[in-house]
Amino acid sequence: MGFEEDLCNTGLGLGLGCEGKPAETRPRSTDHRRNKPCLNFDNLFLSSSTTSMAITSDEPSLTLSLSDEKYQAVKIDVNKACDNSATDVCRQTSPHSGISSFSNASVKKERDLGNEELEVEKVSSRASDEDEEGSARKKLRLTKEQSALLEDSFKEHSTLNPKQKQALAKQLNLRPRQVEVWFQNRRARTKLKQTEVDCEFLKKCCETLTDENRRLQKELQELKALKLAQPLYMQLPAATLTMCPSCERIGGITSDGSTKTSFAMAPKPHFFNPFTHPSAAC
DNA sequence: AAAGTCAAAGTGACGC
DNA sequence: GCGTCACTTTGACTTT
Repeated sequence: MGFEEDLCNTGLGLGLGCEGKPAETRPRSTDHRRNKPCLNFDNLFLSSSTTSMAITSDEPSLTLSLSDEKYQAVKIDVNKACDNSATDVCRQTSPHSGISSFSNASVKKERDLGNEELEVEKVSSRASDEDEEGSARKKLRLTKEQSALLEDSFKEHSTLNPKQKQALAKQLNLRPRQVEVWFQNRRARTKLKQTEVDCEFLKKCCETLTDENRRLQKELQELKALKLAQPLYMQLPAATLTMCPSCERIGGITSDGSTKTSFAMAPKPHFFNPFTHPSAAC
């Protein structure tokens, strides 16, 4: 049984929201733009307090609610200038100021060996070389150092302003477009990863709610069975019952609006109308 | 060698 | 027009 089937069969509804993201980090919702669902569990809470069961209805109901708090994304300071530490890394790892490369057979060896000197020596072609453009599409494989520096930069800000892009490209000896593409793909990977995490979380929520639903169904059945075994006056909702203090009879209003009463301890219920009963207290 | 995975890069749509 | 996005293609590399 699939996840969606589970969801349907439990009679549970899970609500997903994607509104509330701050404009600073997400100027526009592309998910909305593309009419795609957006998972957002930042405000999702599951607790016993969010579940409820109405025993007067035929089916128990469960509610998985979202908090009112707005989505709180990590603010990214895109205007922050490229840091010096990144420059240092670049200096350390790129003495020849040209460490970018188009992938070739040597790259794997370089990675396996972990020999940076060798890497620098072997990597001859430059990503910024104009002669590479126009030819058949060749795939650039970033070096470990380039990737590390890009990662560091990404940790600081997941988007770059043109100045930062330019500076980073210069540090890495890449074209700004390559830096841009790297950040673009990196953001996509981050989002994908988060979606996977969200999906797992949602599955766990579903499992929890399925268990809860099962438990409540069982409880409802037990209550129904108990209800059938009770005297009539006990079947009435407690709020509608009144007891006559003088004659110790219990009266109530049934669901159809009629009134009934009986002796509280009587083996056989004796009905009376509490509104027309001779006792004034009734 | 084929299949699978990863990541760089291309493309088109969209909002500002 | 530019920047960003989702989606896609494609080449490099790894696993089976």
